[in-house]
Amino acid sequence: MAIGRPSPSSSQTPDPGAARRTSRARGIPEATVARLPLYLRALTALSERSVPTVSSEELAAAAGVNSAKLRKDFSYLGSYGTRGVGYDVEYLVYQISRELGLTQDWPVVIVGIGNLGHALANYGGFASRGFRVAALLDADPNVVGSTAAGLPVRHMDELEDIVVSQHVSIGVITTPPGAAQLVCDRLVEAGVTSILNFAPTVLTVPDGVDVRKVDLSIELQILAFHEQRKAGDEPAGDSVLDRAPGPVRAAAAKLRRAAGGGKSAEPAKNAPAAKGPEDDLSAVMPA
Amino acid sequence: MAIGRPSPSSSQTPDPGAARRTSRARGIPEATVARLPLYLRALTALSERSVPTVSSEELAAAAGVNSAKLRKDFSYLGSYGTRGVGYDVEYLVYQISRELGLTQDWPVVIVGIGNLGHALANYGGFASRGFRVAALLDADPNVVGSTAAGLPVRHMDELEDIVVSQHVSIGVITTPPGAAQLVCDRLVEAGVTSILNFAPTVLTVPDGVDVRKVDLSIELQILAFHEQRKAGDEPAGDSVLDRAPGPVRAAAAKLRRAAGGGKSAEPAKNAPAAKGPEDDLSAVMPA
DNA sequence: TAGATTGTTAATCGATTAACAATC
DNA sequence: TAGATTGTTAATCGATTAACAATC
Repeated sequence: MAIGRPSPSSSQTPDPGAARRTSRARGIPEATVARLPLYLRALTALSERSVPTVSSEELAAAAGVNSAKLRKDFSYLGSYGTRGVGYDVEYLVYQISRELGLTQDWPVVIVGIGNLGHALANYGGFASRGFRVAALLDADPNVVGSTAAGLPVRHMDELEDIVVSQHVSIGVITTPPGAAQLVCDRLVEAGVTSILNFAPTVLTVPDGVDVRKVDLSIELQILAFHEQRKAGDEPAGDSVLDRAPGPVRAAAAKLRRAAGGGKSAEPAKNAPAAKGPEDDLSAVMPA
Repeated sequence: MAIGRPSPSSSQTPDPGAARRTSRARGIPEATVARLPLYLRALTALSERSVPTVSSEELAAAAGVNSAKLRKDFSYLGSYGTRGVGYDVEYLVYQISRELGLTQDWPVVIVGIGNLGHALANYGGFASRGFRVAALLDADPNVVGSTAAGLPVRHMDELEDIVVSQHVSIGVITTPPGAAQLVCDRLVEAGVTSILNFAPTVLTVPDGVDVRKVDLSIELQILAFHEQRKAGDEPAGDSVLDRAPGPVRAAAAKLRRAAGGGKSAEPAKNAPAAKGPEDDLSAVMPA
């Protein structure tokens, strides 16, 4: 069946369900799907203030997108607006909720109850919007038996039973990176078909399983990239010198030559790398 | 100075720094920038195993992308590979680190030391890779003075002093949604130009400030969307009936008519919505 | 030299945007 | 009817991908 690709932020085998680009089945583009929760949040806020209708312009501002994009997005759902008037808030809340599958109940397991698992278990937006924490799981006997967010932490051994008996199809992984793939395999084997991964690892899953990942470290690195550009806002330095300190570059070039070796048809992977200059490199690297 | 747009996952005013599409300054596309941390992580693992060189095919597999994409990505950085051989691991680690700005130190403040703030403060990947927690801040007097990850939690009042004196340019917001915009404003006013937002709110920032957001609830909703499609995998139902229960649709249509009103040139926003049918709608909605 | 693998080209695909006709 | 605002079109832009010439 293969849903469209698991989204830009998802990681998987080198490109699995690459078959259907748009997330098909009434053909809503992935980019649109990713924005629907944003619209829904803005609409919910309007609903709570009992605002009856809203224009694309107003709603777009509230959601932080431009109105053309919003109207295009909504056009994939159907014609739910009224020309000259706008959109009925309650009706749209319902339509988007239904489209996202939030009119049904989604039991979720959280595996790995460390700091982050705790935080997620307590997260309010979890319980609302159709998601229900079916169980908290951990491998550490010291953690098992304690409670988090009013729920008992249960042992990993119960994973399969819980997934099957409670019909869990969504799993959240908040384990250390080393345990993530194993936990993932067990979840998938037991029947989970959607995984939200907080561990900084690439997960490999079979076709038909969606993985999305949340990665603090990656987000920070992307910010650092832009931040760096802001600081030195020269015309856009492209001299050789500003690309790497001279000595480092020289050492690296040497390294490459050494690695390249020569005659061997064997990929240089097996050529013993000239160790030494690397210390220079790692000296400028963060631990 | 307007960096390229803050990325798909960033939220801001309806489209601020829309000027430069690719993240300019040697023109690395946003999509490529977002993948560099992935490559870096895979390369670091290889480096720790003392693997000297790696082919695009191998590295792509480790990073969870396809090799064509990886080679294209690397081509924006320069020609760092060797035909017939592959890439020198150490050299590439250095080049990507430098490109991402990780060869310098980035002091970061975390505002809002609840469960999530705690989790982040303790996050290992934080301290490594050039990021350093400069301070933990909270508004709650009961939290201020406690320690998290070995650091004292300081009061919000100190925000400006800390940002200025420690040259903090990156702020992480883990406050409740209601406080996020205010905290954001203070951070920006004090000189922060990059924000990582964990609060489920759209933040408005001036031009030149980047915002990225991490939103558990949105990720889950995207998974639910795909999950829903998997369950009922009919040819792709598009009868009117499967789009909404009859009564709901009827009630909604009525609502829309009522809202549309008629003569008034005023947007129907001000027309008193016919309350009543909405209860039907909210009944099927998650709280 | 023969084999391997990069770096680049060009085709394709998906997403964004402005503009405006349709229509409430 | 006049004004407002949607839904859609078409142009543009950015990202992905396969293929292959360059070259180690």
